[in-house]
Amino acid sequence: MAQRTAPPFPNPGHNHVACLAQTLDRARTAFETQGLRLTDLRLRVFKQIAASHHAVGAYDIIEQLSHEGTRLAPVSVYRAIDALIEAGVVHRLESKNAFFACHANHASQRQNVVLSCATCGVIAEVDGEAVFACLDTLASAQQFTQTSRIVELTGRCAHCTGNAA
Amino acid sequence: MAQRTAPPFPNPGHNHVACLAQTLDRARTAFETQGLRLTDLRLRVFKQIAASHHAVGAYDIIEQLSHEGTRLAPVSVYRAIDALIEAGVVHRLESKNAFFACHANHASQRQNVVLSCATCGVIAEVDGEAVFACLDTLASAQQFTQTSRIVELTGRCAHCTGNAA
DNA sequence: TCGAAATCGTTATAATATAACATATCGGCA
DNA sequence: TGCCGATATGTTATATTATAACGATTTCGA
Repeated sequence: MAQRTAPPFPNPGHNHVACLAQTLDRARTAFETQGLRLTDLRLRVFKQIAASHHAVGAYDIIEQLSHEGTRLAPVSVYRAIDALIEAGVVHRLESKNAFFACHANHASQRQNVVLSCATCGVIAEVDGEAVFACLDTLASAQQFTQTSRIVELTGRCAHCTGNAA
Repeated sequence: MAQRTAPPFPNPGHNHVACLAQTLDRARTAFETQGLRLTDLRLRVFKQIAASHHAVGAYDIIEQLSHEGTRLAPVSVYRAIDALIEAGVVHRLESKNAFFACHANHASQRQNVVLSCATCGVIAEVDGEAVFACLDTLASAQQFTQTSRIVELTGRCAHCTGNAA
């Protein structure tokens, strides 16, 4: 049967074990199809980032992984994060200098807007086709050639305002 | 006579002395109309930020101001920057952890998209009404209540690609 | 002119990120 | 198989960005 697409903001009671397993699978696939190496270190770092739907700091990851035995040097973690970002399975939350796992399907991936709930800390990505089309128009009007864009909203998610459907 | 609005990306040969004077005037007005105090420290910091159309780091400001005699503590500069941001005359460039002067007219101010040229370093702000309307639609579709937004494009400006009109 | 609020100074430290160079591992290929 | 170049990781040091805590000073209205 076809798998249902998870909502951008995960239901508070969602099955995160299954969700995480799928996220790991997508990451493995992403590395494989791009001919990149998902090494043990990168996998361990990714698991920490994907463990929640929050954005986590590099030093939080070091702290968490130290509970598994070895305390990594910051540079090791940053290098792993760089590789994960390169592969597209992790994104950087600029407004918080932190990192979050991409829970979107990389195959059908479009450009996403990042929504960050200040109350529960959950990060969601939603398709931003219309927004990015507007930005393209705006940039061409200035004859500006884009190389990267950041579109992040901070606020309160539906679950936190009690508006959950 | 009515003053001509400066283009988002200033012409390389523009009269920056006059441009800066206008920017300072707008800052003074912004502080005054909001009942805030544009103190000597804040003014000195603002002058450094507004000295170029680039985004400058807090420690660059400390360095520049140290040439005028006193070496300020980081916290002093950060507090001044906070006040300038609060007054709306300075914005933060999230993608570079740096700060730039707002060259838009605060009175008629709408929400702006930030364009950052990776080649010449110039920061421009352009009206982003359409973009922000899209974002409003996107956010309501998720029942997401926005409190702040970041929309930053990085790339190459027309002057740097040789496309200048 | 008194007093509360705002501003600024001083010191210390937290939090985030990278440079430089050595060692180890992987994977193709002679 | 064993070498080699490329990639990845370890190690040490340091750069960069930002804030905490507390006291002194200034401002401005009552």
